[in-house]
Order: sequence, then C-alpha cells, then structure tokens
Amino acid sequence: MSKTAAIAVKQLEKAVTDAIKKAIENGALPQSEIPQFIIETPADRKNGDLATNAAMVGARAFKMPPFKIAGEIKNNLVLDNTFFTKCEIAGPGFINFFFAPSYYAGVLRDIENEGDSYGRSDFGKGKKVMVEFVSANPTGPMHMGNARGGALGDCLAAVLDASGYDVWREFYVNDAGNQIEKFACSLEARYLQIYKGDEIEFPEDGYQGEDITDLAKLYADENGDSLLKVDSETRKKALVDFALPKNINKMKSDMAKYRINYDKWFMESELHKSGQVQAVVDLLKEKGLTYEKDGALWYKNKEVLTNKLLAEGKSQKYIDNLELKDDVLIRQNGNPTYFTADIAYHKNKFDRGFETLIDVWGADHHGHVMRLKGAMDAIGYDGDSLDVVLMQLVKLMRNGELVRMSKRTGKAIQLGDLLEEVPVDSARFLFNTREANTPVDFDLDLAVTQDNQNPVYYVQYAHARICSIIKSLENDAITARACTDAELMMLRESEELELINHLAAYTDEIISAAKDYDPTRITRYVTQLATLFHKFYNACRVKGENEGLMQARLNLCIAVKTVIKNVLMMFNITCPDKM
RNA sequence: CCGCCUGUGGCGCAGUUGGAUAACGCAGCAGAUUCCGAUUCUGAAGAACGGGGGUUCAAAUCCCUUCAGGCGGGCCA
Repeated sequence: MSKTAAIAVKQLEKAVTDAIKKAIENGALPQSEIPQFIIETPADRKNGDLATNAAMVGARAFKMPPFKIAGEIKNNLVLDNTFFTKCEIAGPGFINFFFAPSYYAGVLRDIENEGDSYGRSDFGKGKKVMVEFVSANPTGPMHMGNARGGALGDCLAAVLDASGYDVWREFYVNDAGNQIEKFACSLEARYLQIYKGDEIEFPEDGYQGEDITDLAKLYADENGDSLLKVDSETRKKALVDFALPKNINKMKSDMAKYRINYDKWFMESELHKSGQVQAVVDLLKEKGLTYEKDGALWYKNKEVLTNKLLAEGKSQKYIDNLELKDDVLIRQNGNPTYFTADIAYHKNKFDRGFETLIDVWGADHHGHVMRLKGAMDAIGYDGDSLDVVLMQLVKLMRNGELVRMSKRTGKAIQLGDLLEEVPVDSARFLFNTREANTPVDFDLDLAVTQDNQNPVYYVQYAHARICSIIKSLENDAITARACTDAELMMLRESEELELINHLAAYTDEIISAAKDYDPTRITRYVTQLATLFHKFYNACRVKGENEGLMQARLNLCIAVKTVIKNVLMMFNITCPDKM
C-alpha cells in the first residue's frame, strides 16, 4: 500500500485499541485482554473503506454480543487527526471506517513523489532469493511449457525484486548425464543414416525430433564423413561438442527474444567436473544414508522422509500409503543420477548464500519435490527454504481446437515458433493471467488480436489513452502542474475515489504476489486498474472544469499512467504512448 | 491401489490464513457517450460455489466422504 495507506491502517489499529482500553477503563467493557483483531478492506465499498472485526473476535473475551461490543468501541473511538471521517457498525458486528478527503490526496502525493519506484517496498529486506526457471533440456528445442515457465518465473522474480528481495535468475543447463548420452546416440544414428541409410537402427528411446536429424546433417555438411572411420565414443563426442553449444545458444537467444535475462546459465557439467557431485555422495555416505545394492549406490529416501513426516505429525498409515522408495545415487554403470546432481546443485545454491531457493517446475515433476527437500535436510540444509512452484500443462488452442505438440513427431510447436507468431508482450502477459497451478489453454487467436479482448492490449490502450489526453490538453495550452491539497481534495466522485483506492493498493498487491509466489495477481490488478480508469474518465470531465478540479483530475490521470507503466515495466512488457 | 492438483452462471475465470447481497470478462439483451482515439462506458438477465455429511455465531473457504478430469508413483528427467 502507499505510505498514506499504511499510515491510515496504523492510525486505525491505534484508535481501535485505544477505544477498547478506554471502554474497559470506564467500565463499558469488562476487564479483559485486548483481542487480536484485524483491519481489512471490505469486499464491498458500501461497507466502508477499511473495517475491523474487533467486536466479533472479542465476543468470547468480553462475553458480550459483537454488536454491543462494537457500540462500546464506537462510543470511545477518537478519529481526530486521522485519515478517517466516521465509522459505522454493520452486519454481525463489523466496524466500518470511511476515508477523509485528505487520505485520497495523500495517496496521489505518494505516487507523484515516488514515481517510477511507486510500488516498490523493502518487504523482503534484501534477502537473497534465487529463482530457477525454465531449465529446459538442451537436447532439443524448448516447448510451450517452457514458454509458460519463462513468463511465470521471470515475472515472479520481478515481483520479488519489487518487494525488496535480492533476486537472482538462473537457468540450469543439463549438459551432462543420461540425456546427453541419449542425445549423443540419437545424433550418431542420424549421422550414420546419412551415409548408410536405414540399415542403421535408430535407438528406441532416442530423441526423434527433426532437430536431431538437422544437426547431424549440418555436421555432415560442414565436416563430411570423417566420423565414419572413428570409434563410436569419439564420434559421439564430436557430434555432441558440435551440436550442444548450438542448442544452448538457441535457448539463450530464444530467452533473450522473450526478454528474459538470466544472471547465470549454470552448467550441470561444472558440478561433475569440480567434484561437487562426488562430494555430495561422500557427504551422504558419511551420514550413513547410503547403501549398496545390485551394484548401485542407494540413498535412504524412505528412512529420511518417514522421519520427516512423522516429525510433521503425519500418521504412520499415511506414510505407509505413500509407498516411499529409496533412490539410486550412483548407477550400476558408475554414473550419478539426475537426482544426485540435483542435490549437488541445490547445495551449491545454498552455499552461494541464497537464503531462499525457488524452483519453477512442470507439475509432472512433483514427485521429485519431497525427496529433494528431504535430501537437503539430510545434508544439513533447510529443505523448507527450497520452494517449488509447480506449473500445470499448457495446451495450445487455435480456432477453439487443440494444437498438438509432441516432441516426438518433430512437428512440435516450439517456443521459437510461438514467439514468431505471438507478440512477446502478449505471451508474457497472458501466461501471467492464470495461476501456475491451473492448466492453461493458450488461445493463439486471442494472443494475436489487437483489441480489448486481449487484456494486454486493453491495459496498454489505457496507458496510451492517458498519454493522448495529456497531449490533447497540451494542445490547448493546459499543462499539468502540482496541485495543492485543497485541490486534490476536490476529487470526491465515487469513480475517482475508487480509482485512487485501487492505486493505493498497488504496493500491497505486489507484496502479496511475492508472498504467494503468484505474479498473476498483478496482471489482474492492472487490468482492473485500466477498467477503473475508463470508468472514471467516462464519468468525470477533465477539460472544462474549473482550473483546480481540472488539475486534480489531470494529476489523477498521471498517477494512473505512472502505475500502469510501473507494472508493465516491471514485467518487461512494452508501454507505448500511442497505439 | 496410493499421493498431489483441479471442479464456481452458456463459456472463460477471481475469491480459498472462515466473515457482511459470490467478483470480473466474453457471447447474448437494452442503452449512453458536448474533454482523448467507439480498441469506451452504463443497465438488466444469468451461478448458492461437482454431490453428500460435519465443525462454527458465520463455510466457496476447514474436516470427512463421494464423483469427474489432469499429473505422478523408473538405475528417465
């Protein structure tokens, strides 16, 4: 909330507390502790601008009906020198408060003073947070799920940043391990097929996408058949060394196009090379959490999680039902599993000083969450400082029909394709209209439309409209100037006040989004802001009113413009002055 | 079988640390618009929150149960 709004809430807390104390002193209420009440914004503005449930939560303590308690509080309430004019008792015992004109003027002043930084707060107190998102496999092109993860992760990071966290964006590149081996075998088969045709069998679990064939062809075009003569290992290495950087660069350029700037692209191979993976294995061994079986090294996941869940108060039956299993750390063939590398990676993150780790994952990985957190606990870190945002699937729709995407057929809709078809503004905004945990049907037709059906367009339009209004007034030699409090207090139409209230809520909205790891509330917020602005402009005249009121309204327009712009800039969405 | 997620007007979706007449958009109906750019606004109609049971002064929100859909339960990631 704006500074003014924050002050208003504090004033109210104090006033209500004082009133209760006073009522106890003069005997209107029985002796008791002051109940824990809250100050909230009622859903319906008819119920005041702020309200408290103090009377209701006090019902038990005071052994009186809420309505009566509310009456006593009201009788002893002093609102002099606050941002409030009056209060009313309503419903089951709510006490509703109404803002004074000075409040609204204060909000507009806050926005004017803070400008670009209006909305930012120090809620996060500079705490170091890492948001790791997308982290697609470099074995093939990125898909729609990555598109959603990108928009969600980047905007989540933005919201945390605006809330005063020290945010770091990271992409984990799985450039090692099993899937790279699969990648290598796939490339090798495609390469050999160029020269030997179909007598070369393609590995059953290989990557079937056209991109693999293309990469093999590209290698052949540039380097010929020299790899026919060398042994398989050498051949695969040459192909991977050729193809992998190409894929990684493509991911980097796609992300850049998508306006996502990572602080770091972290290579999994570094973890292996530097011995960090081995170190984690050794650490787990030391803790007695491993054993050997069937030639593999296992991690006692079941034991760790059972203890953790029991400590959390889960029943033995619940735990039994989960059928927890142990996990392999080192395969029979001597290679560490993805899980092992992941433990090492998250340990590395903590060791770099991040206090909170946020991972954005596809929901199909949810089975991995608990065991990774458990493993972090097991090696002496706080698993609860690792938060995983799970993201449901994206379905691509065109003309109301599902657009199939399948990596296998090679005809998949890729992130690159999407960005060619859909404006980045649209993609970033639309993917942030649905919470991570709900499946999305991404409407391609909607995403490319340039009309009010497309929310990003609607919001941008509101901003452009304000710019246009300002310009039009300038043509009439009217320029915005700072207003006096008295002038700002001339704003008292309901459309004006509602609009200002919404402006005042911006900072809090960002903080809530940060707390919930849910940037999607901000797109809703700004859409609502655009609507409220249109309503205001429809109901109130700017030009032609007396000078003071005109200036006050012009100032209101500018405040709205500031906030819309701040939202769009925060999300890296363009904010055109005219459209 | 077990676990996680989802289920709100014709459609799309908010609201879920319990609270006051369940919010909004779209399509549809009826209107408005002497400041900018009709890519705007207003009004009426439409859901009792998948079903059932329970806790509570108060439940879309919590508990139990049931139905439907998605995902998961690899020496895949």
